Amino acid sequence: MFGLAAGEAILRGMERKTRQRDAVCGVFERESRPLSPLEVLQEAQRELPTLGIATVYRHLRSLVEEEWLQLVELPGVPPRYERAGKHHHHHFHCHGCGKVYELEGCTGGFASLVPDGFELESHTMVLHGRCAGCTHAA
Amino acid sequence: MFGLAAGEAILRGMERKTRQRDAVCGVFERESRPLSPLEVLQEAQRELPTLGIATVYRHLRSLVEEEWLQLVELPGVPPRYERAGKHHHHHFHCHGCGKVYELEGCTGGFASLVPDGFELESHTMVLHGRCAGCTHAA
DNA sequence: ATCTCTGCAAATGTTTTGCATCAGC
DNA sequence: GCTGATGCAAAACATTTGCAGAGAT
Repeated sequence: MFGLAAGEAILRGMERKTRQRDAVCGVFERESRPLSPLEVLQEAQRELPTLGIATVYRHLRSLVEEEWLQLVELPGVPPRYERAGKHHHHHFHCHGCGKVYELEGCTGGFASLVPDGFELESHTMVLHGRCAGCTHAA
Repeated sequence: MFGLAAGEAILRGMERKTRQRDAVCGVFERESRPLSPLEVLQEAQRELPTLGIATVYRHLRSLVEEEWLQLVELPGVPPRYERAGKHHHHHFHCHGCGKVYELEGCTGGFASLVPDGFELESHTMVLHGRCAGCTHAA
């Protein structure tokens, strides 16, 4: 058994410090909201206009592997990414502007909904509506 | 203003009774679980092997417009479809077999998580884990 | 006979990958 | 200078659409 332990990353990669990597990380350091790959590209291109979308995807994947970012999957929209290491929380998806916001807290009590024989491991909760900006604009 | 009222479908279509439409509807009448387009195709092809995926997509969309089906969007996986007209409920996603199950009931109490100025319109809740079949198999 | 529906293939949108070149170390 | 990272373009994957022909009414 010469292989890697279970869960150990095969492809680590992207460990070199480059302007592209700095640009991607910088976006997340300036913005607390979970961001889509396109949002990251557009924001990072303000600093580095030649940045390509493939590089953004590669860094997002790599930063998730390094546990510097966390993948945020939401129903029916492209995935978002946020800084890892936050407390348990959920998200609000505004269908006016499409932005996703972090919410604090959790109502809990989900175990009672699970049928016999099913094993509950985690849960996802997304609140949908209009954010403050879009409520006022409408 | 000769147009259609808000919400009225522009493209109704698919109102003709065909073997393809019967095959798609039949799958949902036999299966209570929310199904992905591919699950619908594979099940319907047992009855009608020449059925194409494009036709499945067209009927799924049309049946949602007719409010015979309801779209079920889940984080990070292709959308599912279930019979419309059910009571408010949520879903369980098994990461063993990938199947989605309907859950009864709702814990409620989400409004307290929403920041000031945000307008809450709906919520999505998905429980993740292993279904009875996958728990026993593992 | 008409007009819609179907299946195929091509188009679309998103994400991934191959590869020659560029740049960090 | 070596090796990994980048940008482009092509590939992959899921979904939608154009179109000619089949089928429902």
